[in-house]
Amino acid sequence: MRLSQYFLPVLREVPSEAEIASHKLMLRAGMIRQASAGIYTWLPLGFRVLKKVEGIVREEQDRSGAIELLMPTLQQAELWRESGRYDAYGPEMLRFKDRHEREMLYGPTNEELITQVFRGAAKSYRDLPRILYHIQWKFRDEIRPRFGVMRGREFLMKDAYSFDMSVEAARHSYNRMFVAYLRTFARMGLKSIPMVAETGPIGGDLSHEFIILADTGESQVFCHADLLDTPIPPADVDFGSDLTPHIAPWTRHYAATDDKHDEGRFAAEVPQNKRVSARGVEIGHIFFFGTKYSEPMGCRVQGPDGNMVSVQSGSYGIGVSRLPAAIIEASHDDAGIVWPVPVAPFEVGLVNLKPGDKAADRACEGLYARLEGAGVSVLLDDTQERPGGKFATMDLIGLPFQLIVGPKGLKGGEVEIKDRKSGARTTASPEAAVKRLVGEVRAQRILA
RNA sequence: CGGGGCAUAGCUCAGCCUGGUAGAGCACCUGCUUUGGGAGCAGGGGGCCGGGGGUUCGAAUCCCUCUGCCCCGACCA
Repeated sequence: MRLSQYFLPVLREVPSEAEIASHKLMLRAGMIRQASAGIYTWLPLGFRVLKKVEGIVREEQDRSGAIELLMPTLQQAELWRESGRYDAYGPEMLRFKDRHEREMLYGPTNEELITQVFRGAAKSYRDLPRILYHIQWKFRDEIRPRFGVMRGREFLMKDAYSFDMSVEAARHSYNRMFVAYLRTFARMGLKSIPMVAETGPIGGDLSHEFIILADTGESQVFCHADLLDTPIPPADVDFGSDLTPHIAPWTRHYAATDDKHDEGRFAAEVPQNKRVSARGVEIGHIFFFGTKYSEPMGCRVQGPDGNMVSVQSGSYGIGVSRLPAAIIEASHDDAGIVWPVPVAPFEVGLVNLKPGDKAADRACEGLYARLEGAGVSVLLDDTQERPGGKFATMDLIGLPFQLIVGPKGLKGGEVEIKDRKSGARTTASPEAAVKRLVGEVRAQRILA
């Protein structure tokens, strides 16, 4: 992509509406614009990141054996009356009527809808187990949206729903999502920690919130420091096998959010020098709820013994549109964003310091073609802005690598590579630079 | 929903108290100069001062009202 033909409205100053780093940076880097309170337009640069994040979520869901479908954003009230949630859900559910005066709602979640779909299609124990998921926009009319897309009213969410014959089988489905989540977040460069969460009326230990540590997190969290360096399950993990060996290392140490925190246990189970007390952002939540919806909504299948049984279910959410902000919270500096390669909107920022200069133009066109040819995504700054401004913009939008080309360097047959994260700058011949960048980008695309 | 605040150019803000007909910096356009970490000079474009009503000879400014947005709290993927 050529910057001269792109749509990247960067801001030099911080809009007064923004409070936290990720919100400020997303506005400044031309990733988002607010449409109304808690509702955002994703500008081209932000949209590319959102797509990357969504892609990783999808890959790991698929890898775990979950099956993608797509449910609508609009639902009818009637369905929610079946589960009893239409009246139970508060004013954060957006309700309205269509032209026929039918009561409708913009879905805040999809348990009812998926249960309706599943009960109409699954009749036998042979149709189980299944995990179905979709990635769709949701709306929750939060009293007070804030922090940009971190806590918007409209948000993109991956939600999966599992269907099993027994609680034991459901536990395995739960574990599949547990492992998928660990991999998903690690691939984005995030250190997520599963923390014990409220299980509601079901009880047991089948609910975890996946938290990343960030100073601007909305809740206080407590955990064992070793969890931060626990190994991620490998890409070739067999999801059909017993997954507890992959999960045990993550559940053996203390980890809880403030509402579940037990100071006494924390002190007893975690050595003083291993106690982590920090702010955290919730990026995922997995939850087993048994027959909460299948029972009232009549989602039953016939077992091998001929008896009808209500299916055992769980739901598993990931706040997709919140993740770009969460990643920025975890990865930025004073100059701007520092994208991990797997979610970077472009992998290389190619800076032509002097467009119009024949040598610089020719060199940039060649480098651009060769990098793109090697499958590396490039944003070529071919604008007339001055060098200082170009550097500042590149640092702000946070592309992992900058390839800087100017007449001076070219006289000596050199271009410069800057690593955005370390700030390290090295020179190389154009040929060597391409080779190194292609190698680095490919190596860093896979973080887990 | 309670409490507080804000609304003037694309962004950050001044002007309002004490009414007199629109400002600055950055951004943008033109020219010259400049060109390796947000340059300089000169010229220029852009705002029914959030909407409506009122007071007044006259309202960005005073009064009433509506709307939107932000912050603190309770709530929250």
